Amino acid sequence: MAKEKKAVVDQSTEKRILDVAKKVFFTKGYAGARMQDIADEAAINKALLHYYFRSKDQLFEVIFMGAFSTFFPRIRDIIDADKPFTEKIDQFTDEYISMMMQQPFIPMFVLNEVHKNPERFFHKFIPEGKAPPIKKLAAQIAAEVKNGNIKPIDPMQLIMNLMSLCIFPFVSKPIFQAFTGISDNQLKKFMEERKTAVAAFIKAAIEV
Amino acid sequence: MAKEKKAVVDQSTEKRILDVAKKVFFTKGYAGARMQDIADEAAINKALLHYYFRSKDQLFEVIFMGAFSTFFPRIRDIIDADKPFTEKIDQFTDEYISMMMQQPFIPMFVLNEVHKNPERFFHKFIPEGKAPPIKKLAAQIAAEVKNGNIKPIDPMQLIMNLMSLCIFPFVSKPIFQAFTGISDNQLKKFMEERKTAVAAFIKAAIEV
DNA sequence: GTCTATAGTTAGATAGAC
DNA sequence: GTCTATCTAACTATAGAC
Repeated sequence: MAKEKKAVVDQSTEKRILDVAKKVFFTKGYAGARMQDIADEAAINKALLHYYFRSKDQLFEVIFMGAFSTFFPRIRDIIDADKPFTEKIDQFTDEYISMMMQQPFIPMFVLNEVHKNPERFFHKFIPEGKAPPIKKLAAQIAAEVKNGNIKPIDPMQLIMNLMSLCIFPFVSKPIFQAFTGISDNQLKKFMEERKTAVAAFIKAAIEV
Repeated sequence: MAKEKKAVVDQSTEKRILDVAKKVFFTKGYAGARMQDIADEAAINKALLHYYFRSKDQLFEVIFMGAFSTFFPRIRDIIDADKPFTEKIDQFTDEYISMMMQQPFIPMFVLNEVHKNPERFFHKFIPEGKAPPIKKLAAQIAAEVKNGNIKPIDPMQLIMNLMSLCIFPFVSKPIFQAFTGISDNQLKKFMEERKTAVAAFIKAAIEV
């Protein structure tokens, strides 16, 4: 019960480690990250890192779980909401792109780490029912197609399109900038416009 | 001039190394790949690896260049062709998705390695004019908008949409399968359908 | 909680025999 | 060209003092 002997002014050591670890893992990935780098940037030594998190694996686990939760946050809420699909598109693109603009490293980090180690991901999330209710969303799309609200389309293809249009720009950022030569500021504006541009694009494609 | 003393039946050692290195780098990335793994799978020892390629960096360089060339192959040809944009969409989606179905590891590999080390990429490709002529394509789109062939849209947003819809499914593959539970065979069918589905989706979104 | 010092392992790379 | 043996450096992790 008697905790925090440190001044409250600066972050606790644990919080500082987590912040730095996030930064290092996000930019270098699990395989490229070094405990020494994390210790250095947190202004401590490696021993203390292990004192707090035992191993690189366990520290990574904490960071990955956090990133994953951020990457698939309110999706469930949006999907579960009682709204027509076109309204969900607006909400989804806006919220999702906003989130990634604030944490632009998360998409590549999560996608890449899952890609490199699918088993860990599979066993961890699927059994616990943490997967977003994609089939429920597909059912709603199918229903709206049937009712003539939107053009005939394979629901899964449409969902994949929605995800692709929102997420891919953040994954391809460096190549896009290299090819087009646009600055960070221009890219920010581009992403800002994209919040509504993606929604408009999708709605134009499926409107009857 | 007097080369290949080996039987022609089996691959040359160099070719075998390259094949194995491609596989290892593609699945584990630069940081996660081990020279020992490559040597083992190629049934040689590390010394011979260095005899052929001097260093891990140089071996990686060869693999990366090859992957990158495959990732941005005939884009230039398609863009340069004298066709209306809608026809280019058909050709692009079909050819591009076909290529990635044959080499599904390439998108994540290239995107991730560039993401982790943008400088190397920047300095290598941009000055040499190897970047696809994206601005030329944007100009064509702008012209077709002006002529009333397609709906008003920011050309760069449209190009980003096209790339996103083609590439992202290959980057998100493991998560998509985990969430939906679809099999490899079903996914293959999904991608096959996607060749035309993406083109149809885009054309529906921009048709006047 | 935090440190120094170091153990134990593995990585990339080279020397030198064949 | 191919191997064994080895070097050196870097990595994760732990022991033990304070």
